[in-house]
Amino acid sequence: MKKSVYKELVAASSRPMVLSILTGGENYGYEILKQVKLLSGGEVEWSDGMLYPVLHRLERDGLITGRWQLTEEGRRRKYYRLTDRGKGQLARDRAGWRAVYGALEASWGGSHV
Amino acid sequence: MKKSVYKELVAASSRPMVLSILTGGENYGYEILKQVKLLSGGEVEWSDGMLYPVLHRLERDGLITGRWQLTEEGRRRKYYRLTDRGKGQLARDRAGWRAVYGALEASWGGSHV
DNA sequence: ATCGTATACCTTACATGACAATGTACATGA
DNA sequence: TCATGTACATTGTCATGTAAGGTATACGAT
Repeated sequence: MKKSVYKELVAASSRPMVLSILTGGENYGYEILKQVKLLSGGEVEWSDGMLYPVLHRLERDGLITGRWQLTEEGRRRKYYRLTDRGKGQLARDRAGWRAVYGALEASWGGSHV
Repeated sequence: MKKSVYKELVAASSRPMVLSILTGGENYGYEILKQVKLLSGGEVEWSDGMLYPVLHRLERDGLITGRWQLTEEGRRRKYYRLTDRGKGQLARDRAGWRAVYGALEASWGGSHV
């Protein structure tokens, strides 16, 4: 994990990030880790010890559902997909992020300093 | 506190928001609460029970310094100002926020959906 | 054959931090 | 006198990342 991204920021972004990645279709944990790194241009790297509990929570809360799948090579993967509840939560999370990021930008000088 | 802003988002934004507000000059807790509400167009409201511990932590970590002041009406206020350490932390926090928000925007469709 | 690396999942002990509730105290106006 | 606003503070509870560790398979290199 890059030091620039402190843990509170990880906590705030994990749910919308995972839900948002899953709008692109079914996906599994290890691949989601790589997606996050890719989407951030390498600036954000999550640990797997943080992601798996997130996925379990999201599934427990009915925002995603998972199914086990065996690859041809014999690896087991748990594929997750977004539920309708998850879509609703993502919309609310985005609204929250926009509100807070907007306030932050306003506070640090308005014109994208 | 508006429900749209979940607590992880508050935790992630409190430090940069306070530090950033203090770049505008000395300020005190109760007024900072109002500034946050103002900067967010009323969408973000912090509880005072959350802000005061934040201010204490920032002072403990040397990012801000406080001094007590009595107003003419007899009220006591604790005015805080940013330290050089605080300015450095603010710059790092902004970098982290940009990285994460950029990744989020990329994940939810690229073109500011 | 064995070793390192990548893939792929999972759990636990620990520290941190928001939240809700509660408290103190003074000023002002109804 | 009573409610509201100002202004600061603390406590118990719960959620969550981190660091560290664990299990297991596949594959290429030595």
